[in-house]
Amino acid sequence: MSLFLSTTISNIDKKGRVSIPSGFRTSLTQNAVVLFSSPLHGCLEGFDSSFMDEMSARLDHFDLFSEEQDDLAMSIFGNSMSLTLDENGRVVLPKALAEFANISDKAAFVGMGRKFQIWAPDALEKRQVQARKNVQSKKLSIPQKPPVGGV
Amino acid sequence: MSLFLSTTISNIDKKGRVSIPSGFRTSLTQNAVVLFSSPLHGCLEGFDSSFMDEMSARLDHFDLFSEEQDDLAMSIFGNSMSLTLDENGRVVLPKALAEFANISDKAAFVGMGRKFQIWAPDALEKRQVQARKNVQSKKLSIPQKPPVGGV
DNA sequence: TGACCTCCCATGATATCCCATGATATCCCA
DNA sequence: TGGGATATCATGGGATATCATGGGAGGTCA
Repeated sequence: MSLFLSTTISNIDKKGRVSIPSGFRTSLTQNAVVLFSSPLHGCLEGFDSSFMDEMSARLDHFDLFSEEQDDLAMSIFGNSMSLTLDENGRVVLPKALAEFANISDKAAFVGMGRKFQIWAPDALEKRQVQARKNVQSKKLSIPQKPPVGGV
Repeated sequence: MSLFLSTTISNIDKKGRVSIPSGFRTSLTQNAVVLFSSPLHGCLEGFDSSFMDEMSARLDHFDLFSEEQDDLAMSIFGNSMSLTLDENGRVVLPKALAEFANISDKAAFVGMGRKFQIWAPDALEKRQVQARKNVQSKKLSIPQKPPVGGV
């Protein structure tokens, strides 16, 4: 599986369409991308649709009517949308999502490995400064093996 | 199998008909949907009809004459109705179900992966806040491997 | 026979598909 | 390695299909 890498700023036309960076498209399997509003930041999170299938499969291990299953499924799937790319590699960005991320005419795509984020360009700049600061002050590093437990 | 995603609010006309969101229709195999009142909340649960078979299989894990099996089977299968979509993708929402969920003129459809829920719009907003809060406070996450014991 | 319900058609709004264009990047061969 | 040929990309916009919604006609049941 190829990863989402690098940062690209893409314009949004008056029909609300935005080009997915060509480098990202090769990581999208079914010519579709799943977006949802980030629970942590004022940005959007993007995944390949296969990632959602995997998420659903994992959720199946909860009792169908347990509270945990209900809380998680609603938070994750209720806020996400599957968008199909047109033949030029664009998607129409739904208004609700654009507003959430405060995106109007330009959108910044940031590759983050298995996922990517979409930001309003000015908000991204601030976030990048903060992220770098956090990495230095907290001496964050990448663990050698995946931690047990969760996503 | 495609998943139920995102949240849509749909109007109910004076004949009691409601449009199933077009994105949901592609996940419905036989132009029909199964609805029943939720055992957890004041909302309706919606499934593709093929999923009901699986639900039945899961219930078989309970002792056939246990109280739990009896309670669940009655509340699920006893209250569920299979509705056929008309050629415009609508169903007539049975009065009993609409009343149970306190739905009058508008219905909010929430995708939850393999199932979806239908809420009165104002009730859904409260529920979404609660769900998000639960996910954070209980530190819920999706297990990487199936936990022991779940149905 | 009246109330209700299901099937069917109409309509406006919107989203999707499809083609065109110029700019940029990549390729290929001398 | 230079420079022209070719492919890919981002962007625009018109034609077309799809969607949500309304309402009529005929059938059905009490």
